[in-house]
Amino acid sequence: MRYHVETIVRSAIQEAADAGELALTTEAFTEVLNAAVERPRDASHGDWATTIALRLAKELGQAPRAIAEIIASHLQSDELIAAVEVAGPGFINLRLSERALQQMVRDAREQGSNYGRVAVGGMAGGTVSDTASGSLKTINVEFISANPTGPMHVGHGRWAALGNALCNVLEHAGWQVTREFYINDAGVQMDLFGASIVVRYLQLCGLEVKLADDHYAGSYITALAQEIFDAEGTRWLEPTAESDENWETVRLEYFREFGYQRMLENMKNICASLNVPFDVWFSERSLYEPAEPTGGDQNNASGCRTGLDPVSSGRVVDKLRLSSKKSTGSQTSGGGSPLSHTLAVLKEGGYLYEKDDATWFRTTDFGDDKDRVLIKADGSYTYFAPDIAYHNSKLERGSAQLINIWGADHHGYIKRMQAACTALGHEGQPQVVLGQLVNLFRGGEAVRMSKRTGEMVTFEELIEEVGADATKYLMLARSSDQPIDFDIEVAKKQDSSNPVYYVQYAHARICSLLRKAAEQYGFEDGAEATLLDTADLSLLVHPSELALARVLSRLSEVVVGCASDLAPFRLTHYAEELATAFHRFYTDCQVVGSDEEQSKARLYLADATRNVLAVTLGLLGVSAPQRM
RNA sequence: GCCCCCUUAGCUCAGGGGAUAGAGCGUCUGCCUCCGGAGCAGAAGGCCGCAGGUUCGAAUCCUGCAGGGGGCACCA
Repeated sequence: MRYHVETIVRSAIQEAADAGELALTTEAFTEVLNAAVERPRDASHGDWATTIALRLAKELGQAPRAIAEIIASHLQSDELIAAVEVAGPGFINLRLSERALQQMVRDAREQGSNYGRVAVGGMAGGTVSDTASGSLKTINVEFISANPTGPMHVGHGRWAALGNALCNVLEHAGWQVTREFYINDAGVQMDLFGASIVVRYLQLCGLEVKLADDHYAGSYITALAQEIFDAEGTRWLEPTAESDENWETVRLEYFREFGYQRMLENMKNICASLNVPFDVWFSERSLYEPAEPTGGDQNNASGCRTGLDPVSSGRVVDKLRLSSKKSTGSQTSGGGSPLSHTLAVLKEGGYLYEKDDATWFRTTDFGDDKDRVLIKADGSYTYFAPDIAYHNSKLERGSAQLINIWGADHHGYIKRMQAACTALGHEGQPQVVLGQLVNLFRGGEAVRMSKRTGEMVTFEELIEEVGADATKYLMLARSSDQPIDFDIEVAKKQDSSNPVYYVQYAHARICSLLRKAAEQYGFEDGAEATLLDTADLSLLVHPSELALARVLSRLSEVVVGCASDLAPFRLTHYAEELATAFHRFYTDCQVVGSDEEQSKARLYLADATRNVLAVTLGLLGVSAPQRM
């Protein structure tokens, strides 16, 4: 519709120019080509407005209002446009005809779950060129990526809600999206995690041992130790006759892998229960392992994590760390792994150098503040090295565009990651959505969160107390670069102070209305849809009906806006506007019980609204209940 | 010291260069013999942090300053 209106405006200007009423210079003509219509902030100004007359005024040396009048005089002849007005200093306001609005209601119902879908890939972040080549439409969104050394915290919950909604929106805007979770299962934190469980286990066995400062102190660690203790008793307390001299390492690996699997399962379960699906769970460890010789696309969903034998894979990592430690000068280890491959590419490009026994990446070539270490003096990798290989993997798997959702505390990491991607030939990747933190409150009091002592409210506890829909919605309802003060007591309230219920209520109310109508008119199964198909939408002329139709028609614009700005939170505003428009309509217009034709038309409008609410809530990842 | 984000109604926040700056909550006033009152209508409430600049036009873009938050590892 926007495009249609813009076309009308442009051709009106062309007509005026042809008639000699406007003397378009070349520059002015460029303005005209870019002439856009926008939504007036004040709805009483019409459905669309253009400021082209204001923009042309200087170039043409005429008063903007006069120009507007000339253009407007050529704007009368379209059946979708009901009125053209020149207002203020030179705005041209366009009002859609009732017929145009009624047609939008029809689209909103007939297109079902595809309503608002945009065929061409909307421009994500505005950095993807508009050249609509098919290869540009694949996009990889990595989010959450919590360490498997502890439960998901509430910040991860925000990324879960945000990432999922963003993916949904991008898909609706025409992108082919890969949803990806990066599992940091290969760093030293994994050993610390394992060692922490060992300590707790030994304590359960009655030994007087203490956690080290860099150990994990959360109560979940004790729970994991307890689980092992319950299942295996004191078996891991001391070496047995069969144990070799490495038995402590074996124990560490066993405990580490046990905890790892539990934590991963936990995260997968939470995501599944929240309806936050992932296409790929990508294991950092796979970056150290020889690449699959079968050139087949490394589908990590099956190949990387699942079915992996914990202990043996842990050993692979340890071996690699060892071999890398011994290697002198050469930074390649575990030949043929994605990591060594990536490092080789960087080395070939001349981006690496040795200093103080470490291997450095000259990220300053690409605007970073300082160069970064990839391989430490002790031979082990920094976190950065495998992360580069990981991003390379995402690119090599065919994503033209990468989006990472990171916590605000990672912002210093963006430049070096982008430097790495540039060195690998993908300038401008990844795009990073930095999410600000979530502060928990309970009745106005800050909830103390200490990672050190492990005192924290996990995301799982939060959704259990508040509910998944309310939690997700409230996490989404704020721009991602705005910190959230999340008050548990406020979020729990199931009343009008909670926007999620306001929106869901509108949906449930419509469902109730449709049930009522079915009862009233004695619809058989499916007959309702058929009956509504014959509704005469030209009966929809009440201001509240038309206002609702206008809101329905805006979904695709909102989708495009959310996708291009990577800001799905705008959908929550739209959802609330839509609910408001419906409630207003419902109050003003009797739906069931009025004249039968009138009733049908209004039921049609209600059903169209129900559909758009369901689509919108679906994009947000929030349920659309039939009753509440 | 350097980098990123923020500063708009009592509170929480929308406002991607345009018209009289908006919404929710809270406060006050109305609206159910009738489809779900988890609703609707109305009122009160603002030097858009401060100061310059760009522009026909700035809450919006640029610069500086102040205040708040986060970050600046051979950690992950």
